[in-house]
Amino acid sequence: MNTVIALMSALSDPTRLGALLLLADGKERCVCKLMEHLNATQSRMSRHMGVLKQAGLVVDRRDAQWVRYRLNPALPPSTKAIIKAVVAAAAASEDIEGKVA
Amino acid sequence: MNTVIALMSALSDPTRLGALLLLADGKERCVCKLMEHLNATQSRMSRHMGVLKQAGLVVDRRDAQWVRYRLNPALPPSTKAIIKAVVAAAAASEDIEGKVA
DNA sequence: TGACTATATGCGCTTAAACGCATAGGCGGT
DNA sequence: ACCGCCTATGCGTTTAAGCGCATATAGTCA
Repeated sequence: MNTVIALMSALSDPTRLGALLLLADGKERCVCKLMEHLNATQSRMSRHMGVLKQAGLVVDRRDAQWVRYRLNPALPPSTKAIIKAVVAAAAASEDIEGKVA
Repeated sequence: MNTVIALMSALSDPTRLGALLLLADGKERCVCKLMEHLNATQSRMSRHMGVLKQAGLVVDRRDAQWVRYRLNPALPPSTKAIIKAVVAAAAASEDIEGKVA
């Protein structure tokens, strides 16, 4: 349960959920790209990605001056299932359209 | 997305998630029963159920001196899907066993 | 080396959540 | 009417989250 709580907490922030939606396609994105799309300041974005990383949801990779984040490919099936459902629900919600586009 | 955020927030508390797991079978339970199972004080349990109700996840019904809560039967499919995944993941997690049993 | 870009982090502030305690209110039984 | 059980809620306190600002760190290129 602790794991689930941690997961729910990680996803209960608009910036973090937005980042997850962006990364849901499996591709990687640098912090600056995420900032742009999510309309976040640098420190805010960095910290939120740190939270997602800490929660094990994403992994990062240094690439020259950039740090590229992507969904953790090694997530347990139960976590994947939750994320899939959440992404589907959020994507269907109109609020996110402007930010994803 | 706001809806999803609200849902994630509602589920990111051990007492609330525990209550949801208990109610996942569709049956109703009074606050005192929930208190027992989840090891919560009265005011804490009542307030948490209030949060779940506010989030639209549960509905309540007065029955004599008791207030019986049950899962909201009218949840949108996307929300149901999330809950189902969450319940499955949490039930599989060993931490909850002692509390559910 | 120095300038520039990208990212992380220390610090202080503000706000919201959660809690316990006490109390109010609804309901049934005597 | 009174008492006892169940639930909700006002209040004050504590704790944690999120933020911006400034600064540190890492890498690139000239």
